[in-house]
Amino acid sequence: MHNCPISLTVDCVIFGYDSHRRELKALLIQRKNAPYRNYWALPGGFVEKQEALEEAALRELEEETSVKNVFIEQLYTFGSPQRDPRGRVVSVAYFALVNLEEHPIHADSDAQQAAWFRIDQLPPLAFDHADIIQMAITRLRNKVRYQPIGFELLPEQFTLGQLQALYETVLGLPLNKRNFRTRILKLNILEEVGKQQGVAHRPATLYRFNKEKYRALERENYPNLLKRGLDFEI
Amino acid sequence: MHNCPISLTVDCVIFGYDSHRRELKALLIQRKNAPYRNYWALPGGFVEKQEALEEAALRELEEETSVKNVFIEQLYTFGSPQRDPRGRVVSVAYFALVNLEEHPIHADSDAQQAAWFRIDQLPPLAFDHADIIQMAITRLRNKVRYQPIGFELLPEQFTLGQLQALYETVLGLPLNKRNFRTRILKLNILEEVGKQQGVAHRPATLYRFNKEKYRALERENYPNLLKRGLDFEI
DNA sequence: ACAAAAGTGTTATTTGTACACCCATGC
DNA sequence: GCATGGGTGTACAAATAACACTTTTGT
Repeated sequence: MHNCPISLTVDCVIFGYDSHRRELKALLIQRKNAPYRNYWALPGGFVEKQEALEEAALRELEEETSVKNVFIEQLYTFGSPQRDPRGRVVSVAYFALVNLEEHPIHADSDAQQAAWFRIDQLPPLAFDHADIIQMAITRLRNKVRYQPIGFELLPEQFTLGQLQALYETVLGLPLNKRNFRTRILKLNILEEVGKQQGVAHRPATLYRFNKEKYRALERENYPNLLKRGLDFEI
Repeated sequence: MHNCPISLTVDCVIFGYDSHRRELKALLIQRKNAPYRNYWALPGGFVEKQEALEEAALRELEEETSVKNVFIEQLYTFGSPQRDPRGRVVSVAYFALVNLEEHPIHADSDAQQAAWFRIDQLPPLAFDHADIIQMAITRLRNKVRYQPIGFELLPEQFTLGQLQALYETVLGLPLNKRNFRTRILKLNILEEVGKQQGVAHRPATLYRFNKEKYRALERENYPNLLKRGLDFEI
């Protein structure tokens, strides 16, 4: 077997959306040990010998923040030789979107401090974690354009106004209400589940994301997508 | 320092396009040692202690296939605990697009056999390399839609007919000539560099990819892109 | 009555799609 | 003059962008 002087870790960028304040946040933990003691960092840690990478990411995430049952996806692997002062440590980064209200952070749950930070007001971060978050934000902004990620960031039931506000926050620009609604409804991936109650204005229709409809859209759309050929969006 | 029972490798999926035969190919090497002796595999190998990941990928690629000076980009990290019979080996996969004519493979150059294979006629592959190539093909098909990848796969000068044939091969479907031309020329990222000579039909205009024009397009287009908001292509 | 947010009608413009046709060259 | 690809005109359909308007609720 080949000699192995390289350690392997996983790190998780967890995004949460605060729909009251219209803010996008990331989940961080405060380090208790050197290096970067007391710095904030991404939840993560060393991969164990017989553990799949995604498994390791989910385990570390739960251990350090008690967040569980989330869908994570691989982001990128960071392997610059100097990224960790302890030696050669390569890290596989994952990212996920969660509903912030469903994951309140119990401060100091087990000596490990975890907290949500606005992504535009992050504290100084350990290692190259600022780069990792930056890449995750870029990925999120791209992803939001072709996948219905919004639904993972909102409560199960939501209004079109909330959904639009989320998109405006993630993209960082205002959208036209009329066109947003037409577009999102034409996709036919939402189902009505009721009306708002007790608001001081016309009550909005509440919607829920319908996964079956979304799958149907995927199947139906894929050939057209290919046919369209090249967009050269960027 | 944390104990480290995990080895780290890199693997490269190198795509080449044969414009005479209109075939997309991948570059493979034949293994000389166990495990998977005599199987075909992706060029790659162990990352050295003080080496960046991308550096390792380029080094292994050149050592095993003598292909150099290519732009590689990270694809995905494969870390299933069972993927290598020798023990725990995690592999960071890269991929690249090259002009096949510029990289003829000198068979048996140094006891290491390398060859181009049509991506729809791959031999049995070592490890999980079939999965890696599959993911690379998917990535290529997606990428082709929003980035002008074609130019890396063609000779420096090419006709619109060749470019269209490439897109048809990668996407696996026919495109309308009129619309393809209108679209690609409207992007204004090509410059004319002459005419074909000695062909038994009307000589085609030769084009070259203009990187400055492409950068300009990127800059100009990005705000519109964001504004467009959501496509939900899939 | 008013504020606030939900929700709708409509139009000009741009983009996508499809099909038919003409052009220049070598043999 | 014919086969072979290169290259163009055009018209209909669909998507996009923009703006002004009406509706329903609580106070």
